[in-house]
Amino acid sequence: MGMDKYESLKLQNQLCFPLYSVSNSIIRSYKPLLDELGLTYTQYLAMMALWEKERLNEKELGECLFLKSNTLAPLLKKLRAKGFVSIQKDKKDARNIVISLTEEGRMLKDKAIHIPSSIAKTLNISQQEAMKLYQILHKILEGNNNKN
Amino acid sequence: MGMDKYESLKLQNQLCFPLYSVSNSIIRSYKPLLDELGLTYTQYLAMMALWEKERLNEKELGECLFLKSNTLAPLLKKLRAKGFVSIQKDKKDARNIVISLTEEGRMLKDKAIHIPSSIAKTLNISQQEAMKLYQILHKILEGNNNKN
DNA sequence: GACAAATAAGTCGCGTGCGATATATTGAAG
DNA sequence: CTTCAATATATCGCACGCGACTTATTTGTC
Repeated sequence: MGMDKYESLKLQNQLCFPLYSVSNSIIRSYKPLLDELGLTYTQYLAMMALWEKERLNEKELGECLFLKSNTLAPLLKKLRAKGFVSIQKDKKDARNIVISLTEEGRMLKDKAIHIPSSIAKTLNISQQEAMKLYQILHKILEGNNNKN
Repeated sequence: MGMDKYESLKLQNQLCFPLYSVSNSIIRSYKPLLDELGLTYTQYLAMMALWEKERLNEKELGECLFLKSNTLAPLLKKLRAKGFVSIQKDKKDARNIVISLTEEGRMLKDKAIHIPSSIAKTLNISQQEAMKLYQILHKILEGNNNKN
């Protein structure tokens, strides 16, 4: 039973594959909820960072979201086009930009407030499993961030 | 301590966000390994399915990978262009295509055999945690597939 | 047999992710 | 004061994912 040398290459023995599938699947289930706010999932993450901090530069936002300029720059342009953030040069250091919430962006927070519980319901796992999952994922994240 | 009504919208209270970040991060660490084989991560998943089954149609592959035609069709074209798979119409039912490994595609399996253990090392979690993670992810996947 | 419904695969457009590279600005060393 | 390395942001090109739609083929019904 399963003693061939290719065992480790079978789909059902992969760990990253279900991770990738679950991630895709959950982002898919966010979509109808986020459509009502006019946000994509990644834009929603950026807004969550701003709802907490109000003002960030791109590097700080990237550290929050584990994303870099090549993803964030176009994304921020779209958030600005939608009127949710404003972007200015930092006067202290003109290499930086200051990303801040507009009034409209700030108000979006109230329209989003029901989303986390809606998503939680679709997950079909116990509170304990959710906690354990959270722990393991953060352990992996910490391990990987040292390398980059 | 955290009694405001927006608590659930904080980044550090999200479960999907670390899932998404870890998935991105692991796929990133696959890249140098897969570059040597000339595959992307999703192409690697498709090859794993074929290394197990040898012959599949697009629908069956989609069920293995939780992906649909709009993702698979262009991906299969690329695998064919690289010479790893061949694609023919099914004579029994011309709506289907038959995806099968070429000799080159079959040989790629031996070049891939070291990849799973290389990735496992980068994860920095115990065998027990990996098992638990695997279980929880599959539980979520099963819950979500009923809906679609 | 004709024809509508179902099914499989393909196409289109958009928004990521990301490696590689370019540009602009600042800091540091001589 | 200059020049060169470091830093922050932006751009480019490619490959996904995926909702929406189209095309080709088969099946079921009369």
